[in-house]
Amino acid sequence: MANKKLTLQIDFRSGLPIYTQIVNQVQAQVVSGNLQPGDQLPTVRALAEDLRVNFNTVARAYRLLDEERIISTQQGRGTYITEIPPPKVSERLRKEMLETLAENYISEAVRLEFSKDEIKQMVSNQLELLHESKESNG
Amino acid sequence: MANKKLTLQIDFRSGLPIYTQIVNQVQAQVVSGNLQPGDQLPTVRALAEDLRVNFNTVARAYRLLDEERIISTQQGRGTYITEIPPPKVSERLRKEMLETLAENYISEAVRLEFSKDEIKQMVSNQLELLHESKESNG
DNA sequence: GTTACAATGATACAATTAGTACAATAATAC
DNA sequence: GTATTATTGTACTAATTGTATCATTGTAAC
Repeated sequence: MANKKLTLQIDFRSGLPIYTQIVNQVQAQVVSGNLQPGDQLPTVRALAEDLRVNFNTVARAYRLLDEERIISTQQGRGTYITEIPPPKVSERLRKEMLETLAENYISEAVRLEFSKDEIKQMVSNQLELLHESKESNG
Repeated sequence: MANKKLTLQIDFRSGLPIYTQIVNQVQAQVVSGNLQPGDQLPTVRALAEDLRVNFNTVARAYRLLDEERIISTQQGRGTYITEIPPPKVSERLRKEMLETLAENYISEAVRLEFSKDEIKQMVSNQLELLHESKESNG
């Protein structure tokens, strides 16, 4: 089931901003497993109407959750819980995963007869196109 | 055989628009040789029904592929892989494929919270492990 | 009271997908 | 050979979704 009701309880008198309450409760439901990867969240307008708030407030909450990689918002499509936020795998396993990913990338690229330089260059280029991603890991 | 099944895998929750996924996958199958010049693609309506999307979404993908001269859409007749893709076309296709491959590698690596440097470094490392690959190409 | 800031709301916009009508070609009937 | 019908892609528009920008409101500091 990729679409569920998502009942949130907003307390307008709690002092906490509405968007914070939305963020917190979505986070909580992801942690609890009530919301699972792939699940679609209500549209900003639908949830806004449901909560009797402006849809921009929901949009703000969604933007924050998106920045945390908890959800993926897609203009014109909808909003979804992201696939499995990186669990705490061992450092060794993480490295192995990256290794495998790189191998796959390279083998495909080599099959297309790209040179080593081109293969490296394209990764650099595409990395530059990212906004401000984590320069540090951990 | 000028007509084959063309199985595409659409992920409705990936950040990529459906039409982009169609474009990428058709490109990939042309590059891999799975789709060959003269092969007929499914009609926009047939593929749409197959993928459970609106046929205009498929039409949009076909239009983009047509603009790239990868396929030839002919009103009232059907859609075909272009005969003898001109060198320029296949060259750009190759480049786009590499781009897509790099994007995929990077997005996965970022999800694992690797830094830009680590992502680049791993590619360099793995490339060094290759024997002698083509340092030059056209 | 004024100012500064954060939270929320209003409005306009952009991206994606869907709906409807149409035009070109092919297949069929006569 | 021509008319009719079916099939195929095209064009235009609408609907749905998130985004961006600015205005309004409320609260706190001065």
